[in-house]
Amino acid sequence: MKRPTQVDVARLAGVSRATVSYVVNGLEENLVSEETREKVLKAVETLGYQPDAMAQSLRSGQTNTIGLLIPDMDNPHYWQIAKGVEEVAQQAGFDLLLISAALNVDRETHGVEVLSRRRVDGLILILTFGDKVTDEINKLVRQRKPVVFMSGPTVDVDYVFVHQGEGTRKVIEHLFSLGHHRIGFVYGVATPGLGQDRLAVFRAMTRQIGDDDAPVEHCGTTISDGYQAARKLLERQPHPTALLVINDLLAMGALRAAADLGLNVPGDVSIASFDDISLSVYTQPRLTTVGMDATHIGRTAAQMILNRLYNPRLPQQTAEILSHLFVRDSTGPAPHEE
Amino acid sequence: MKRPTQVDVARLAGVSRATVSYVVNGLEENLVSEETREKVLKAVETLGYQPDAMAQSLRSGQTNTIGLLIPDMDNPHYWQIAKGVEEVAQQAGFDLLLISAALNVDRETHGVEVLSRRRVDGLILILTFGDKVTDEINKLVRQRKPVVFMSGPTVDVDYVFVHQGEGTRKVIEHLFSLGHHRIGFVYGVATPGLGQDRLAVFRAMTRQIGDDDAPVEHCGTTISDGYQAARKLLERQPHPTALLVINDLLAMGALRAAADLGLNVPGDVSIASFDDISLSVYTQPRLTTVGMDATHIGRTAAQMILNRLYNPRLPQQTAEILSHLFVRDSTGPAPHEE
DNA sequence: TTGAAAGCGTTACCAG
DNA sequence: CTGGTAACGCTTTCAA
Repeated sequence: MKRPTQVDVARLAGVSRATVSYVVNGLEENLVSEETREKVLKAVETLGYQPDAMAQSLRSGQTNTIGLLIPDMDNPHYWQIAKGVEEVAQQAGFDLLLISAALNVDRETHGVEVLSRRRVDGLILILTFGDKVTDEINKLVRQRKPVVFMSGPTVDVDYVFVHQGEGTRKVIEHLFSLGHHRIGFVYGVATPGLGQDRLAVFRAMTRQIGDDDAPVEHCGTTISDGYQAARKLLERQPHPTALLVINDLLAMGALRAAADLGLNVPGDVSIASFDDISLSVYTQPRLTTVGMDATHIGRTAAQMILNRLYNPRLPQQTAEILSHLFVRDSTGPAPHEE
Repeated sequence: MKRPTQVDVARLAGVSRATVSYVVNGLEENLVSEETREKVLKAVETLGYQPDAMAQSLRSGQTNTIGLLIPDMDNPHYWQIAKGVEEVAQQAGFDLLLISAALNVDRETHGVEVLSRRRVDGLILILTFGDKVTDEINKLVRQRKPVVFMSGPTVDVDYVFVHQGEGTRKVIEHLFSLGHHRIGFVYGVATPGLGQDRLAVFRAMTRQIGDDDAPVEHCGTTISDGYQAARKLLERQPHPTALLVINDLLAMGALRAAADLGLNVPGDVSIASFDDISLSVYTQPRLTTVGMDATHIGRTAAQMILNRLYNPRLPQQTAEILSHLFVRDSTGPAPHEE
């Protein structure tokens, strides 16, 4: 059974297609007689007619869709962002087209392209390999498509920027103040350069206290990568007294690694990380982490899209999301050296 | 700057729109001369032309989109399913339209309606308030739209069914065998009836061992709800020696509640739950849980959609996902009564 | 080998 | 107040 179209409704109601359109869209400001309206509505009802969004989009040039590209579906941090986007979008009557880059350059490029071809009304891009897709982005910008970038402004679009350098400073200072002078960094990023800001601060600050060669363990982005990397760091002799982990997800792995090695957290080793995913309050021990409300990031980004949609001539919008240091139970005084 | 259309390309290349279409879609099986092809391709290049997916969809009746409705974006379990769906869909060239019902009847109904109006090629529905939307679903079915239901077959569609009763039996038996005779149930569901299968088994089995009034704490679906509920249960005198929790997410809260009350897990109280989200290996202690590979569920569902898309006359497809009991460290022998 | 034209389901303009 | 009609951008037959 094919789905009913406007024509079917018009025929059944004995009116023209235009009239159906008027009624369905509620533009009956004295345009359609009450009687006709009734007839049409009944026809709609009996046929179970629903306007075809595709056709509407083609006609109007609007898809009522916001495209969201995230790097990876395994990291709760991105879902939380997605959640924020979905919330705001849905409220405004937009749907969410979600694409995961699966931590892969080609998929990322392809994702942006797809979003563009599909004429989504706005794009929110969390790019991992940003530089590879600037061409595509520029095209979008030239078409005045609302785009929100979730990172530095390499190009002239709106963006939400999460200041990580500042947070890194705060958490490292926190560790210093607890007496930690041998800190290791679990640096699990999809692509080198992604966490550069944090790495740079880490390098600079550890060097400042005379630790010229603070160990940085590069690894992938899964929990298990975090586990492995932390384990490697903690098996050193002497092991670092504190671990800084690139994100909470990987910190879960690190926590596990410490436990498996018989190390007490924070007695033997302190662990701190980034993101403040909601779970971080529920780990054992609770994670000390530098984070921001990720859902809020998503909401902000979505709101920017909406703003620009409603008012295309808006000057560049930017938001800096502040991160806070949440001191919880996974960090404590450095153990005394024997 | 408006985006270029087929007409622009045709004009620039000095050919007709049809020819452009042929070239772009690679249907040049001796249809277009090499020379023309070159010209068109160059024009496409200089203009940065991309076919409009909307228009293509309208013409072809295919949107290359799979709609996924999940109950809630806060629960990792659904994300893992979404991940599986996205994987398979993307591989087959389909995109994912994601809608969250946000644990709300109206949003759920509205979600199904949206998916239908948008003419997604297939729908995967994880319904919480199933019965409210059967009308809409039936409409879809009559249009021969591939639909996969993630729960019982209330209606004649394909479905993936996760057998929870069996798993519940297994985990409770596991607890019995450890000597637990006072088990509490943290029953956090969005709508009563959702976890009925598990609850029924729980009731039946506890009754069988003479515990006619095993405590069931109803609560919401957030970690914090799990925390509260577990806490309530554990503050009873005497407290249950084991807690069964409706899912891993809430179990994180339960773990935390135990810790906050100074109860050792599994020394003082055992905790077991459902889902086996990937994090459950990284909690402290590791969670004993009854679960299935959630990503696999998603993949299965997506595959069903694809099957039916390729072969619409397929008989009803069903898959039963088996759940396994993963015995880890959060369950242990019941403490001796003093 | 290429071009003209119909049609997908809407909406919106302009007559009637 | 209502109905015809022209787009929207594309694919696909049918002719040339």
